[in-house]
Amino acid sequence: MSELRDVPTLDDVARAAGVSTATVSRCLNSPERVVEKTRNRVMIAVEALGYTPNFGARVMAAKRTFTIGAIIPTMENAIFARGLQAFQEELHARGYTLLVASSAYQPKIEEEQIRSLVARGADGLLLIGHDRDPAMYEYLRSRSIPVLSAWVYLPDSDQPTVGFDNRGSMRELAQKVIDFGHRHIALISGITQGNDRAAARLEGLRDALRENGLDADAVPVIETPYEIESGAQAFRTLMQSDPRPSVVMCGNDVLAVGALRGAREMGLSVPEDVSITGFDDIELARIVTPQITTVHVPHREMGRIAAQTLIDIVEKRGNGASVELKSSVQIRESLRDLTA
Amino acid sequence: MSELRDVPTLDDVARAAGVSTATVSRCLNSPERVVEKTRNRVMIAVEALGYTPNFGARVMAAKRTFTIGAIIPTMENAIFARGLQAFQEELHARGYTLLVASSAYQPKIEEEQIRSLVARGADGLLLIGHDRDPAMYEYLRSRSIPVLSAWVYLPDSDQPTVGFDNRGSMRELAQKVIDFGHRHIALISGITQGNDRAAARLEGLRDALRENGLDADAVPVIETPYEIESGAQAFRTLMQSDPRPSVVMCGNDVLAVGALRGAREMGLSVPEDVSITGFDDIELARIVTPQITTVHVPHREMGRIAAQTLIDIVEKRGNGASVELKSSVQIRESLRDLTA
DNA sequence: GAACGGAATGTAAGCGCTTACACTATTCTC
DNA sequence: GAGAATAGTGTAAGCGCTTACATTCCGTTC
Repeated sequence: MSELRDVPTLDDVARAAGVSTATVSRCLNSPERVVEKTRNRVMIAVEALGYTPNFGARVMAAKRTFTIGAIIPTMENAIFARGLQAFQEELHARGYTLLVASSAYQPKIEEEQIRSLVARGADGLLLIGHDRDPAMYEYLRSRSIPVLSAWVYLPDSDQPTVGFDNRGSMRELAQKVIDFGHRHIALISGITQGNDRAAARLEGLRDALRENGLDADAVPVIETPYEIESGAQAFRTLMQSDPRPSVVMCGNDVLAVGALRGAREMGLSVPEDVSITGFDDIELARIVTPQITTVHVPHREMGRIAAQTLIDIVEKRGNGASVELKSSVQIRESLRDLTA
Repeated sequence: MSELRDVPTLDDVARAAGVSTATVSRCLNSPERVVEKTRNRVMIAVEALGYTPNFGARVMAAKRTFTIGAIIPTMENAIFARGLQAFQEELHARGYTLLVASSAYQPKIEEEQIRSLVARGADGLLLIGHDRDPAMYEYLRSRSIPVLSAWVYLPDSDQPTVGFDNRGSMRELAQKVIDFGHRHIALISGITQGNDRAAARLEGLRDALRENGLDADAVPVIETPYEIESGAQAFRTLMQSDPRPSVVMCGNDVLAVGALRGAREMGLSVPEDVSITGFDDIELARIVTPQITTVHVPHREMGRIAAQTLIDIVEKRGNGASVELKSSVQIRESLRDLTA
């Protein structure tokens, strides 16, 4: 067992190497500015002492952290996992570190987390969706911290976004559903309050209905948290509707899996008795039986591009233009073609 | 659009409130030491200026960050998600912030992440498993940073652990499998190199075999990354074994789901043609058809207790004793009882 | 009402680093 | 080979906060 030595500082290294602290600092941050002989001597001292720069001190002196913060609504399910993983990989490749926090879909907590990440000196922030208190954007602007909204694409926003057209994608999926002969459609939506993605998907469905001369207001909709169990429960309720829906569309795959479970519990088979659709195309969608018809979202690509775009802005290289990614409808077993 | 004001500092607040910086600092950190009238004045100034303490500066001055770092092998699947979520909730309740990093199951990256979290001033660290370079533990000890290893229970370790008996749990599950009449057992294991949980589970299977007079070395074992696709592939390979296994046990549920997919692709039905077992009891295990027989791990409890234990150590309140949680075998549809 | 003591607040010294600027050694120019 | 340009290194001033210690204030006590 070792004694408790003091944590070595830049000063210690400088003394050990017989140079000034400035030189040590330069060796670490811009090695090309130090002649090789000196640099070697310093590096040996760094090794020998097991020196690691104190992050707080470095931040204070340099005003840069090479840290990007991300706040996601939840870590519990896989919706954001893949995109975030890609985000972090790209960040890492570019020499940045990721700080993750989760907000449990609660704006208050999200604000807290934003402040905390800002206080920690995040050079930039990744947020999910774009619908939040303008005061928050104002706060970030006043501190000149770039923000990128992902999982949405809003070309008209003054903030950059990297994502896809939630509304259009859902419209497209609903069109397919209608093409397949379904007329009694029900929707299990996520909570739309404070969640622009959920709200846009709901609107997308309405768009499609209207375009096909169907009554958009007659559609039974239940809003419920993104959890399997609540999806199952909503499904049971919706199946009581009159007329009974021939398809239950869901705001995301987690809800769809819940609906699937609900169906099984009610002794209904999918898609023979009722069709189910999801959204996101997370791994889950292809794991369950039947496989779920859904909208594929290029999560990894979104994460990667979000990282690139954000870093470009942070380093004042990019123009911060929004990027639109293409989603695509994935027809799978859970949707029955009634016209066939 | 706002001009770019300077970010307010403690000094600004002090000036605005007509007090010294020390008083402002006290208002923020130990309000009871400031008389109410003064405190109110200060708080109003804080609000008015939208002041947020600079984290780096605070760390440097106070040597405490109220930050706990956690490094998990992966964020991509749900293995750690639930436990981590509970960990973070408990941390938050106790006034700590969580910093998460992921290592992609690579020791080198994990070391990098550890150093980065230490440099960021983490007051304590949560690591998964206990099998790592002793130099790393030495490094942390020299900086007196408490570490807690979770997902394992090692009463003899000099470091605290919070987890369960991976080996014993697998032994227990294997015993059930044997009790059900299975004699031709195969295993899809995670990569055991540098992963003590995976290694312990493998040993647990061997224990059970030996205890039942079966040849532990004859068991076909494939080690593969924790991914669905690699599970499916390993399954296909294992089913070529002679004699053909009546059950394929898997190192975790992700692999089991992969095996299930492999079976489906081969046109085999589970459990009629072959049984499959998993480990962890993540949500996935009950979502797929058939539901997977697995070992239930109390993830949320583990996360919560890990947080409590770690904070107790950080605050020098606890003795840092290891905590063992009970896992339990969950018999579900994917395991066939051959004796029935 | 002087002397005392405890509570409230102020003063100022760092915490470990980066970097502008100053300085010295080296190389180049003619 | 003198002078200028350049490269390499050192000096020291902060960055924004906490906290030990000093000071002031105010209510008690005798």
